[in-house]
Amino acid sequence: MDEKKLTPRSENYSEWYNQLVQRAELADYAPVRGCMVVRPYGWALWENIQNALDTRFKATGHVNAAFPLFIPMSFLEKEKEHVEGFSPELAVVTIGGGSELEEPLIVRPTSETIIGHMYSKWIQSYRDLPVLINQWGNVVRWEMRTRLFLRTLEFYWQEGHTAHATAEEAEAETLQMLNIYTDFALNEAAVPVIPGRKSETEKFAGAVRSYTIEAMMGDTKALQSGTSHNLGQNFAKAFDIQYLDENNTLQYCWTTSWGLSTRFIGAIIMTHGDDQGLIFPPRLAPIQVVIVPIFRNEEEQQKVMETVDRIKAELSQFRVKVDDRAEVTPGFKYNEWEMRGVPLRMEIGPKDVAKNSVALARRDILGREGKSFVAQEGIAQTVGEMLETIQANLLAKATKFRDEHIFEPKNYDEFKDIIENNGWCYVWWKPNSENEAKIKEDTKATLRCIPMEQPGGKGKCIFSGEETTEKAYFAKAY
RNA sequence: CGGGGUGUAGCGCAGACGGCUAGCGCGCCGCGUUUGGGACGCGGAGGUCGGCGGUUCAAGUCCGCCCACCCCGACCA
Repeated sequence: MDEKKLTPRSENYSEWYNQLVQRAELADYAPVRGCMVVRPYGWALWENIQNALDTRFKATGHVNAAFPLFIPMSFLEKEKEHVEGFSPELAVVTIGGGSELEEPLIVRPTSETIIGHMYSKWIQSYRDLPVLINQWGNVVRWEMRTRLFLRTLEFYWQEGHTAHATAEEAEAETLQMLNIYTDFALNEAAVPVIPGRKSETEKFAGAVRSYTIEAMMGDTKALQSGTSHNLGQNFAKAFDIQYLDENNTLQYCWTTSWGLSTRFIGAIIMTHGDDQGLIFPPRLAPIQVVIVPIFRNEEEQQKVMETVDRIKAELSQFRVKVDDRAEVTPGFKYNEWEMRGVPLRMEIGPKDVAKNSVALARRDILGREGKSFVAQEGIAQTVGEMLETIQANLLAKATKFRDEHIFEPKNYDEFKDIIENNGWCYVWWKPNSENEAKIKEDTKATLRCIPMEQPGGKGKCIFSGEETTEKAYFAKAY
């Protein structure tokens, strides 16, 4: 990677993405095909994501725990759809400690089964319910084609698993978590997402209903960015998760599961990034403000650094980095930190020392337009306001971009045309798995979701022409 | 797993017709000059040419086998 400039997005979007992830030092390829190393800068972003989510989970009564990585093979086989969905992509351990295992172990692709097994032991009475547990961990799915963050053999995520006394409660929990994901995406990541329900073909293996937040990437492809499943009594029956109700009658629990993974980092990259590099939303950015000191000689250096230190101390509420490297020029630093997505850059040089000012450059607006010279006095407030402005602007920009690429075709020909030319279709849809398959075959587009927000009324299905009451989004997806 | 491609310094590449000490750019290290949008000079370090085998006086270079990775298809948070 010797060229200074990234491959422009318009030239080759996936090349842009691959270069950026590596150059920004978010992640690197591991020696095993399809595996990645999350580097400190990428992990710092993930930690901020974890924080934002974990706070929301705790606020809604969830607790964290840790379940094992290995799951007996037989567990998976207890739920028919589940095993069918996951068996093609399992990593299986057959040897341990040098000898063949009596029963193969799978490396968890998700933990419904082993958690279900434990819940059946822990839950006896309605008084034990609900159980609201989340775990932060890693899982393995042996995917064919991999991309850093978007699809790797091993990835990091959180998976919540809850058990409830009634179907209504389970559904309420499923929707509550969908709302939490939506809130997180909008208000922390500035990623406008469309919450909705998955179709029968797209739902989680073993779920009764799956919900999703769908985001539009910079190339207009859709990315499923978080999911919440109502598992009904499927896993409760498979794993005997039963409780005695108030009337001393044995009942099966109603369970849910919900997850959001390091894939979301991909969503952030591809929602906000531009040809210059990453743009991180201020609330999640590992570094919110980078300070670049500028000086020509030791005397200037001393004065400038005094100011830099003082300003840095005043900004203690923010994540601030002072780039005091002597071996590269300020111009180099500007480019580098822009590439790495730092939302706000502060330049402090001799002129600023003299005028009690600093220069601020917004990452979301490049060039002179995004640059301003502000007083050192009240800098914390100025910076705080600017970060909020940037946060809001990123969401507004991404929302505008998304809305400009959603269309409402009047017929199937128009539909195909829109998909062909990179857009999403918002259409009346009569649920039908065969028709969904045909559309996928024709256009490569899939039903992304049936949005929670519906216009009401009736219309004719874009494919079958039948009368229907719901609209859906179709798009090509990652 | 089917089709296509690539393996030469940390990264990107050249060398391919067998022939001397395997080059170039970027990066890296040292010294000096620089520093408000990707600095420059001088000096350096760094390679079992993906692996194994064969042909030959001689193999990055020719032949065979193997391995890895990338791209395109069938699966997916």
